[in-house]
Amino acid sequence: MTKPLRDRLTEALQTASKADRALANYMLSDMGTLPFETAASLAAKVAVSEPTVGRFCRSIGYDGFKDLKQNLKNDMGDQPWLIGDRLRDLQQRTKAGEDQLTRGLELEMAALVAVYEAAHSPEWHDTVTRLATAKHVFAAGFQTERGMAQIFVNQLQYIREGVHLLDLAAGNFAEILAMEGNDAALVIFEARRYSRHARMLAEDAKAAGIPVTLITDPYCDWGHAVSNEMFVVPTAVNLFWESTAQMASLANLLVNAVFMELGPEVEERMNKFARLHGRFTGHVGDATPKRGEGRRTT
Amino acid sequence: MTKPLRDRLTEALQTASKADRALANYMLSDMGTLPFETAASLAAKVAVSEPTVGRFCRSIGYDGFKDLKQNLKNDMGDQPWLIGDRLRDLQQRTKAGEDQLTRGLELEMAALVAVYEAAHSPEWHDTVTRLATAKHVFAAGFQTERGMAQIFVNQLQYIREGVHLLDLAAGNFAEILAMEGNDAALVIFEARRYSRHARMLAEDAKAAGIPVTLITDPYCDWGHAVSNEMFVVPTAVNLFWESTAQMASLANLLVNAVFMELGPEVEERMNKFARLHGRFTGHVGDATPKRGEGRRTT
DNA sequence: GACTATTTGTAAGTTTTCTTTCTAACTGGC
DNA sequence: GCCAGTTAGAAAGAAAACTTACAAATAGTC
Repeated sequence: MTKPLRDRLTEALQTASKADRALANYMLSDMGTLPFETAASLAAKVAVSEPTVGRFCRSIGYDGFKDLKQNLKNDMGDQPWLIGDRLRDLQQRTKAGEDQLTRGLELEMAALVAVYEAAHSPEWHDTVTRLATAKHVFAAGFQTERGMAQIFVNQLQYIREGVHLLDLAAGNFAEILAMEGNDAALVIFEARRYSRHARMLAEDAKAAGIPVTLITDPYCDWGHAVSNEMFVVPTAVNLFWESTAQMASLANLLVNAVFMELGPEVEERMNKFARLHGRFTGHVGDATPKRGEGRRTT
Repeated sequence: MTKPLRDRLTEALQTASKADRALANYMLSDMGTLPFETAASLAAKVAVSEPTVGRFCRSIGYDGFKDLKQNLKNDMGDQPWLIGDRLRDLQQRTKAGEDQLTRGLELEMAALVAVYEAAHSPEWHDTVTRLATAKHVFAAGFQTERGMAQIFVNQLQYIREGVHLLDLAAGNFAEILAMEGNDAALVIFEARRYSRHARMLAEDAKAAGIPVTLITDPYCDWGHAVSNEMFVVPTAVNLFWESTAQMASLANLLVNAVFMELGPEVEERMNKFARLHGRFTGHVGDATPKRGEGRRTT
C-alpha cells in the first residue's frame, strides 16, 4: 500500500480503458460503500463483468478486489501533511522489502485517530470534570499496563494533588476501597489478558460508589458493566502481540484536558514540583555537582 | 430490522451469554472496521467459533453476518467511518476553530512516523541485538518517564530474563554500576527537563563499559556524548506540555524486534509467565472466586 | 452431585465470491 | 476489409464465507 487508493484511481481515469475508467469513476464517487460491495455487486452496478473488476484491481496494484478492500481499511487518503516525504520514504522501503512493520504504522495511526475521537465524546467531558474536581484520584494498571497507570499518575500529580497509583503491594486495595467518603475517581488501564484484579477492583469500586473510568482494548467484554465510562483504544498492530502504546497518548490527552479545566493556577503547583525535583534530584544543567566533583563524596 | 445495530448490541450486552457479549462488545468498540470483517475474521479476533458469529447475528434479528453488514450500511448514515474520512472530520473541527486538539494529532502522527523511521536505522539493529543477547538489561526513566521504563521492562521481561528496572530507591545505582563484568545493556528514557540522574547514570555506565541506549526528546543536547545509540522521539504536540506518549510506541517496537531476534522459543517463556500470573493473580474468566464468594473471606 | 437446558465448538456441507481459461468483440493500421 | 493487439465476457474451476447437524462442554436446577 504505497499510494492511497484515491490517487491510484484518479491516475487510472487518465490512462485506462473504457470499462476500467467506469470502474475507477464509480469507486471514486462512492468510496464509502465500497467495503460493502463484492466484485459481483460492483460489476453489476457498473455494468461490466466480474473478471473485469478483478483485473482492474490488479492493474492498479492490488491483489484483487478483496485486497483492495483490505487496504482501504487503513487508507488515510491524501492528507497532505501525512504524505510528507518521510512517510513516503518509509513506504518505499516497505515496497522494496520484507517489512511488515510499516503496515503496523498504519494501524497505529488509526488507533491514534480513535484516541482523538474519544477525546471528543461526551463521556470524555464527564471524566475530565470528575478528574479535575474529585478529592482523590486513583489509577491502576496491572501487568504490562502498570506503567501506563504510572505515567498517568506522574503527570496528573504535576497539576493537582490527591493523585495515587494503586498497587497490590499491601495485598488489598484498602487505600481506595476502605476510604472515608467516596469523593474519588478511579482510572483503570487494562488490556487482555485481563488481570483478575482489574475487574475485581472495578466491581468493588463501583459498589462503593466510586466512579470508574476504564481504558481498555476492544476485547474487554466485562467493562461496560463495571465502569461509568469506557474508552477503547485499538491495539491490533500487526506485531507479535498487541500494542497498548496509544493508551499513553490517551492518558496524555486526559491530563491535558484536566489542565485546561483547572486553569492556569496550576502552573504555580507545577513550578513548585519542578523546584522540589531540583532540590532533591537536580536537573541537567543545574549548578553544583558535576562529574568528578561533589556527588562522589556523600 | 427497525432498530439500529448499536442499540441491539447494547441490549445484547445486558442479556446475552458470554460469547455473545464478547461479540457485541467488540462490534461496539470497533464498529468502523466491521464492514471489513468476515464472520471468520471476527470469530478469530473475539476467540469464538465461526458459527457462533452467525448465530449471534441471527439472535439479534439479522439473517446472518452478511445481512448485518448490509444493514450497517444504512445504520451508519452520514457519520464518517472510513479512517481517512474520520481523520478529515477531525481536522474539520480544527478549522472550525473550536478545537486546537487536532493539530496535536498531526504532530503526534509525525512523531509516530519518526519512531518507525528510527526502527529502520542501523543503530536500531545494534540496539536490538544487544538487548537480545546481553546477560542483563537495565532500564531507567525519571519523573514522568519512569512509567515508560516500567512499560518497557514489563514487556521485555515477558520474552527474556535478566531485565531490571532501575530506580533510586536505594540511593545509588549499584545494581548496575557495581555489577560484576559488564555484559549488560542500559536503556534510558528521558525528556526535559532532564533529571540530573539520567545523565549521571549514562555517564557512569559508559565509563563502566556498559553500552547505553538513550531515548529522548529532540532537545537533549548531552545525549550523544554519553550514549551508544540515541533515538529521538518528537514530543511537541501543541498541548500545555510536551507529550512523550510515542516513546511507548518505540518501546513496543523495540520489544517486538527483540522478540523477532530471539525467535519463537520465547513463546514457552511467555506461556510460563501467563501461567504464573494465572496462579498468583488469575485472569478474568479463570475459574474460582466470583463476586460474593470466597475472595471476601481471607 | 446427578440431570436438564443452554451454550459453544467441530466437522461436514452449501452457497457465494473470486479467479482462471478460453473465446468473442472491438481497436487501429495497412 | 483483413490482421495483429488489446479489451471484455462466459463458463468452469478454486477458494472463501457462511450454514447445518451434531457432539461436547458449561451452567443452572433440584
